[in-house]
Amino acid sequence: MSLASLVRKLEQFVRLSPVDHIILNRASTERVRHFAPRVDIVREGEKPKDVHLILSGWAYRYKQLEDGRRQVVSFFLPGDICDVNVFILREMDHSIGTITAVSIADLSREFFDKVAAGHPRIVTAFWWETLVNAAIQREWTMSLGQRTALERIAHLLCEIWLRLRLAGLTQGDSCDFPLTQGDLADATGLSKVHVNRTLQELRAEGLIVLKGKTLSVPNLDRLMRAGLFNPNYLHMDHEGRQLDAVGTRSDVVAG
Amino acid sequence: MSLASLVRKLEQFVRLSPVDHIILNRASTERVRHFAPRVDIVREGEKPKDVHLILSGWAYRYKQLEDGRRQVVSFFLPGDICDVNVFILREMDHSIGTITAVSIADLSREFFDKVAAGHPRIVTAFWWETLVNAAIQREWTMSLGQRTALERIAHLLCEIWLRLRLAGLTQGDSCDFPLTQGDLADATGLSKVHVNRTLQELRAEGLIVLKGKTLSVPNLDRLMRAGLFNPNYLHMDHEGRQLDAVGTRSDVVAG
DNA sequence: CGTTTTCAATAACGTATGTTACATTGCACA
DNA sequence: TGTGCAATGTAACATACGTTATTGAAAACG
Repeated sequence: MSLASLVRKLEQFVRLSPVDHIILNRASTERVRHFAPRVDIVREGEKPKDVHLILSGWAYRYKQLEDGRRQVVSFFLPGDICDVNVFILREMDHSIGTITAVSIADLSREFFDKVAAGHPRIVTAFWWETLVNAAIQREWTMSLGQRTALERIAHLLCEIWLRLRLAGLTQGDSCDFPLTQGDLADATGLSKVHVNRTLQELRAEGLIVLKGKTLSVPNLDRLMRAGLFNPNYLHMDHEGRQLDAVGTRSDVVAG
Repeated sequence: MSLASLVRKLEQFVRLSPVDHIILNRASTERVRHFAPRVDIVREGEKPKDVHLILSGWAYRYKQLEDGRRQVVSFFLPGDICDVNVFILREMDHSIGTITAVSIADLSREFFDKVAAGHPRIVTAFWWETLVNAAIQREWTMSLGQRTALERIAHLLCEIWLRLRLAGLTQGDSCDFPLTQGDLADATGLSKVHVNRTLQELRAEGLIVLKGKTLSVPNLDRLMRAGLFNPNYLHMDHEGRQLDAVGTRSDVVAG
């Protein structure tokens, strides 16, 4: 319902001017659409005319093979932008679907042209968003290729946790967690049964508390170690700006 | 040794002006460096000051876990650009190493600023490169998460084949192929032994001929079907511009 | 031009994870 | 406030792929 998460996230990285705030605010209230849970926002093969900003709710990007095998290739959390500059490509090579109810703002090509022309900090911030998303995709490649089931799930939970925290969406050591075990399976390349087994294991070791749609992480450092998680790929600091606004640097690296 | 592959690739997508050619030509001859096979160009944790353009040779991007597990997350072929706009991030979250001997041109921040200011076609072309690389990374996520060993390897070979062809680096139905089975293992998340088994299988079915450092693909369509390969993610066409310059569209999709 | 190292090939055996099936819980909605 | 359907949990069994080990064939090298 708001762009607070986007602004909070971007401001970890660049300081936006009052005018920048106004620009973002206007763009994110002009054309807003609402979606129910578990529906598609965009489908493979379509040619979207706008970039989408997630104002609230969770969504994912997924691909599917002809025989139905399905892979979630990324998650969108509030404040995330779907593909800056899809304007250039002819058509979508994947689909985007909602997990929860979702509100999105459509950002037009004209908006980006205007930003490019006169708002360099926003440009930099959007570049940061784009590059971090690319880094996340590489890290998923690493996870799927090399990490064990337990490491994969622990790693994914750490990633989601830190991204939520950056967006200001954690409360103490817990957060909303609307993903089903089936979603986790599609994202980690594991079967639902094995995801279940592995979550039990994480629970048994006291690394997570996952019940209903709430996740608690009593000791982030331990979960990170279990997932061989190195937060460097999230690039949460920049040119001296540390993570102090959301927690100390050691808080991120060591728990 | 030349930027022919880059220009050929970009021109599939946008028509560059004579001045654009001059700009690219100057940038790619000013600061050239040469590397031996199997050495690192950039290491995780470093802060490179330039973007690298591969003029000749093959390289890869890889990540490594503390215990040595290693994942190749992408390949660089001649004409590829490593991370447009690394300027923004604080430090590398992965390493880049050579496979063969490699020549690279270092592209400075000033070069990109100049391009951004006065050469919109090059900007568009670089955006295309960036977006296609992101799409490739997503497709790798799909492969590692959902495809079987045989599908994974077949898919990877199709991808490399098409990328080489776009860069003008295939001869008839064969091409240079300097990857070892160990490289393929690191890229596909399989063991070397299983890569070997799987290559035998592909050979036995007549899908590939792989000997020495040369790969032949007698029937691309059959290999694509074996890898459940859909070329849409490479976005090789744009606004009416088809692949006719390198082969017919049906040649890519179905033959 | 022999020597060393890397790469490819093959076999025997082990295991992490998948599959199928069904029971249980929980939540949406009538 | 049941009632139905989705989500979670559990067990028994199957398998694709990993591991270790060894051999032969190319390259690299001094």
